[in-house]
Amino acid sequence: MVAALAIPVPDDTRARLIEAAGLVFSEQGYRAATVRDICTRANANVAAINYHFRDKLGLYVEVVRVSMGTHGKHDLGRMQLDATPAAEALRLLIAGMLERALGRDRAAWYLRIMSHELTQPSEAFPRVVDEVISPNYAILRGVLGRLLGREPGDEITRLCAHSVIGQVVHFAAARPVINILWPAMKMTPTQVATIARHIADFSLAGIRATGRNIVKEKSGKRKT
Amino acid sequence: MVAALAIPVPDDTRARLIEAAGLVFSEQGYRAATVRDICTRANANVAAINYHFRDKLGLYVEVVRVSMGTHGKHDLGRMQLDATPAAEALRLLIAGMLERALGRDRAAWYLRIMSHELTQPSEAFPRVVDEVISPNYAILRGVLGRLLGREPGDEITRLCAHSVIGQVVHFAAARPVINILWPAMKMTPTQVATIARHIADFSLAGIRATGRNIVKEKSGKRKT
DNA sequence: GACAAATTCAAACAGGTGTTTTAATCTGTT
DNA sequence: AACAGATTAAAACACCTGTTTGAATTTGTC
Repeated sequence: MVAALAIPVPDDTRARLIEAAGLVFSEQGYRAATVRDICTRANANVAAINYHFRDKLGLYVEVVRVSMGTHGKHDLGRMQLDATPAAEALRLLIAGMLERALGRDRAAWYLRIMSHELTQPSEAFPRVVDEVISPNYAILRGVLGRLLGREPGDEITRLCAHSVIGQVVHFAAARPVINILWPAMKMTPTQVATIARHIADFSLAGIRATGRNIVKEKSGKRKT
Repeated sequence: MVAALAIPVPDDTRARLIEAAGLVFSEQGYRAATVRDICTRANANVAAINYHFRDKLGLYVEVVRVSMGTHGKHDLGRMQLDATPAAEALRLLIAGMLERALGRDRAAWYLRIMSHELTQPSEAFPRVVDEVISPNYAILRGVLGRLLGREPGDEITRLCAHSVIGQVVHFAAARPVINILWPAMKMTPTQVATIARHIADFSLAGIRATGRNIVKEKSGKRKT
């Protein structure tokens, strides 16, 4: 048991840098993260970033690339969602996103990095949107479209998509304030599962009601 | 018409600094904002911040104080929500928060600053939570508790509260990415009203369904 | 107008940032 | 063992950050 451990402590500098950078970037965002902090955690010299990734931005886009899996394949695409009923597919999507976002491994990086890009776009923003956010947004709209009996590009579908995303991102990104407002919520695995089920139940009801209201609108006026 | 204009261009430096700082802080957050940027926009010298507010943090807490109204009174408290039906109260809350968050005046500052504090807590974080976030969270839980027939501190009530907050914050804070993913959404006043109505409809259905499911849980098991 | 206080200004300060340089060290090959 | 290339290391660089200094200017008051 002298050889290298599986993942936690890679022995080559480049891998250690990506590992440390993923942690720091996902915690603090691109701008707030410092190369010195990353290098200290990676047990590497500051110049190593320049040598292996040209500059801080190069390291960042590499982390983003790695965090969404090999060769840009986004994990959510792997589930064969079209084969499962739309409601169940939505549950899987929500649970998957939330577990990933609240976990501690590489899979947790990309959703946290995304949530930082939402409020603090970095120089890599267009690329992150194109390669990560946009395809997942399309998948979610596809499932919601099936639930609503509407096109993925429809206004109602998009509104519901953002309602779902907003909930997931909020529980994933607002942990500091949730810890204060709601001390009992420790984000244990069972609590995360509870949250995922809540978001799914809450959203499914909202989606069905939204669909019904729209239909009703065509015949009679809604009140208020 | 030579005298001072009402609000946009206050003639004393202190007021101009607060005005510019509110804009910059709400756009970029506490950390990313720079005092030189603020002073340039305010047509003031950098030393003015030290003179009028001790330091950057002093200016920030002053902006937070001003943005939540005179003497720490939060605007949402002014509505007499207890007198109106819970569902209508929720609609008012959501529409109020969203319009404030997406507007351009002082009222827009505090929700945007809040959303930055959620992901990037500043040194003023505990104070912002205590004086701004916590009371509004309590008001929202009160309304939701009435809707659910549950205590404001109940787990279900809290989950629903975060579902509502998540949606509002997302639409308010994620504008850059929404602009790319959904170019047709220009956040015009009518579109903002549409969003507010959607969040309210979506959430009310989710809340009612959540309440029903919980009641059902007491007799029979829910599936999955 | 003269004085004192309040306010503004340009300049510099100390510290942190990403980046680059240059030499030292390691690694694999002959 | 000796060499060439890859990798690491310490130090310095240029820039930006928040903050402070001390003099200049404005403002209010007698």
